[in-house]
Amino acid sequence: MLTKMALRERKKDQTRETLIQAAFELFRAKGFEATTAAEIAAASGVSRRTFFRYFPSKDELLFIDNEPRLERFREHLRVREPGDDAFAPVQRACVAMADEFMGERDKILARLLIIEASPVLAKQERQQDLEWEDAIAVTLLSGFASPSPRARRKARLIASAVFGAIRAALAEWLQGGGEANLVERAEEGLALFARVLDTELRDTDPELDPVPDDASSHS
Amino acid sequence: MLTKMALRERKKDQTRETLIQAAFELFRAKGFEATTAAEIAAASGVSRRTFFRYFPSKDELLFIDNEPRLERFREHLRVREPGDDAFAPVQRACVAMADEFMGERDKILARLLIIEASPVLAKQERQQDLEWEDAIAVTLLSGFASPSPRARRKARLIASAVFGAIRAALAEWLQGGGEANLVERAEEGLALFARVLDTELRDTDPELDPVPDDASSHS
DNA sequence: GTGCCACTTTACACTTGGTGACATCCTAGG
DNA sequence: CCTAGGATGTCACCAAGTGTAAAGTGGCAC
Repeated sequence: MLTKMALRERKKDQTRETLIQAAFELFRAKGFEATTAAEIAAASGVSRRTFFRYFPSKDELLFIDNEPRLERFREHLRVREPGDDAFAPVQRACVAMADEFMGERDKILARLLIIEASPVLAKQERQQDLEWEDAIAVTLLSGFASPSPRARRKARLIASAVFGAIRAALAEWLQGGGEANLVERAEEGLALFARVLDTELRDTDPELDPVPDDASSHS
Repeated sequence: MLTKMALRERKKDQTRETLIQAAFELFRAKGFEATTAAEIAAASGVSRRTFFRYFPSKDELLFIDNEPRLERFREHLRVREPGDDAFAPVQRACVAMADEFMGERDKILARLLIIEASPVLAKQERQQDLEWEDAIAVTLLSGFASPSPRARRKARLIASAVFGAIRAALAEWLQGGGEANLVERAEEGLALFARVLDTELRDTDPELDPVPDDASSHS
């Protein structure tokens, strides 16, 4: 009953999966631009129109995972533990995502290779990056009712730097074919920055020391 | 003779300028996506094909200035003065560009407004940003024959942070309709970071203290 | 099983960005 | 004035999307 009831759903999932598989295979073989939506559809035994009903655009196929992943990142960022400074959740969230990346290594790498090979896609990727960065900035500013422009700038700067570190780690990982330990790389980069943050940005300026009344045993 | 010789050139420049004008006007009035290449061409009294001979794509119209501007930025970055630390050229270059932006305020703002209003274009912009960031990273690493991965990461982190500061300043400037002093904003953000760089990243770790034998009177 | 409803898929036409090929026009220069 | 070569226009074409109406198919009541 329950299994039968989902026949329609299962078929849709199947089609979706077939389309993704076919697309990735074709992208890998011929490149992204050289592969037409019609080809992907044909390879999946479906009409071109149906392809576009499953994915709003050819590009979106590559970035469809990104939304839920970003949401997961945001969840990690929201977790607060006793004794946390402003930066700790950021650090944990990044490491958690690095871990996730390593778990899906092959899929992630295949995706990244296709994206890096196409200028159009690289642009999309940058835009996504910005959203991740924003999530970090928002976290750093959480606890302020209405942060000052200065605090905002500072948060942006930190978020940007953090993401720079992440990007560097990711680039290295990609270059090494995913052999390196991404978590270690990320931790290294973040540690480098955490020290800076601790020494300068936070202590000498209370603007970015949030959650003063929310955390359990702060100071 | 010489003036006549340029007749062709002048005509081309004229057409080019007309196309840009018409395009900006239409983008402002109807938005970027809603404006077709054919409309721009018609409004400029040329054929659609000619439009695409002047600009490789509709997008490119908005970003055509970016290449020379980036090149100018790189030039600024290359300037070294006695007593400079690694960060000084970056600081000068950013301020110089902020100054340039303020000089062309209206053009820049119009462009930014159109870009911000269109998701597709925002992506392009991000990609451009990355190139600027790379330029900064390259500057920070200049003087190393073959920088260590660690130094590379650090340079990337700094470059990313710097650009984060720049982006924050720019966003504020845009939000205020270009009223604020962009140079001051940039200087403020960079100063914030320069202090950090000086205190932590550079002094405690010689990896990012470049040009040891190239500069004139370095220590 | 039959029939009906809702949802999916298809076929087809249309718009737009972008490109190649070729004819036409115009100016630089003799 | 005449002509070679660059600029422009015309036309045909491809691929990404999108709207729409018709055909197909699962879900379900009888």
